[in-house]
Amino acid sequence: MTQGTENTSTDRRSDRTKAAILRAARERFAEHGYERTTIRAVASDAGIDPSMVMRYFGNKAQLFDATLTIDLRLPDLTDVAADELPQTLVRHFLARWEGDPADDALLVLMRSAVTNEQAAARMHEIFAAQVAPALAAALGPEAAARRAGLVSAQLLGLGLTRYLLRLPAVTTLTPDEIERGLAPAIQAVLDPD
Amino acid sequence: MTQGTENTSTDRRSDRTKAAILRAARERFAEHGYERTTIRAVASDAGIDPSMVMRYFGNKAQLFDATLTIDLRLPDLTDVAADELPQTLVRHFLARWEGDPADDALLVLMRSAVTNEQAAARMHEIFAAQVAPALAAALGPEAAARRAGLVSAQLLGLGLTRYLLRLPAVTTLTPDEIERGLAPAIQAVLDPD
DNA sequence: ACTGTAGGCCAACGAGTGTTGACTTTCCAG
DNA sequence: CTGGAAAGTCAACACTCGTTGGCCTACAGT
Repeated sequence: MTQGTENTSTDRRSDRTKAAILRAARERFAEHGYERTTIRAVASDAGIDPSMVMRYFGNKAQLFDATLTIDLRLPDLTDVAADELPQTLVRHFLARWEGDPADDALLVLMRSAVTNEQAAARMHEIFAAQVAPALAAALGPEAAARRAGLVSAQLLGLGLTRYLLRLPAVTTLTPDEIERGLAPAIQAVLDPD
Repeated sequence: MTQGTENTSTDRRSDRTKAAILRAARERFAEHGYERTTIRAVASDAGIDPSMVMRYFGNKAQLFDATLTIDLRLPDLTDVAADELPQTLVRHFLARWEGDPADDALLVLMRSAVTNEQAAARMHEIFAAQVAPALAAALGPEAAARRAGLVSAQLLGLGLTRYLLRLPAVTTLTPDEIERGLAPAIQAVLDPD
């Protein structure tokens, strides 16, 4: 399959179409979820034949898997003051989503994870590898373990209602209003009662 | 089609299989969402032929629609003290979900609404017809309009992470811990800052 | 100029889907 | 006892899907 010579800048041709397939797949999976996304549609978007998708990614599940490489880009929370932590979190996710929700990988994942085991498992991984440690840096490990779940529930709840379900009561709020409304709530979850 | 005589207690036979189909459909839609639920599987669960499903419900979309009749059974919040409101809400939804999440209609709807426009629209209706008025009774109309969205985001976030995504950080919490953790957060959203 | 190989296309397969119409069985009213 | 409607079965249609294998084309190395 891969020839012995490992060049950093050759294999030009295939790399470009491979990237085109990935880009198209991300968009489709984001908009319609796993089941309603067809290999034929992805190939058509990328301007190539469906069989090329199989050649480069094996099958649909592996293509989906290749799509799910997600970096939340959470800032280092070690030096963030306790009372600024909630607002930092809300602002971070809002900034991430307000840009172009349609192809944000985290929303892609949420959309598919509610019906697809593979996607749900990936969600668990991302949570354990990124969210939990980031909070542990700010709160200490044992407090983080107890609070991280509900914090995630609140942030994902915002993503769900505003960007996936698009509930009018949430979409009509401005980012500022959301930040002012949700930050105290997250503060309440973080505070020891 | 419907004969002139309108009996309240006859037409026995068909009513029972119609109910069996609905029950089976709810379970399937709840567990796998709209796309992955097949008419054949529903019919098999109900112990009848797939064509009967078509006879009684027309097509798959209409069967799905018939499944989505949801009553949140929210209590009357008019006489609930302001500081007991959050705990009342959290307790209500936890009680509803802890029983048998697998066939709770609201979770069915959430699971499908992230990829299905029809389901998302129904979610909007339910929200406008049930959640918003219930909160208006407790907070007054203009405060409710501003807060209802974020309250819904928090409650649906709980449902999403605990029952659909099953994030370990959330599923390992006891109902009591969730109530103690989340009620203050919802209080914070409701309070005018 | 020749050839091997990687990149790409085309046509088809097998399985599963929603849906339909004709046929059979059940059962109650006359 | 006997029609006839209601309830249910059966087999098939038309379609889409993921996936496969054979074929064509461009092009770099010799």
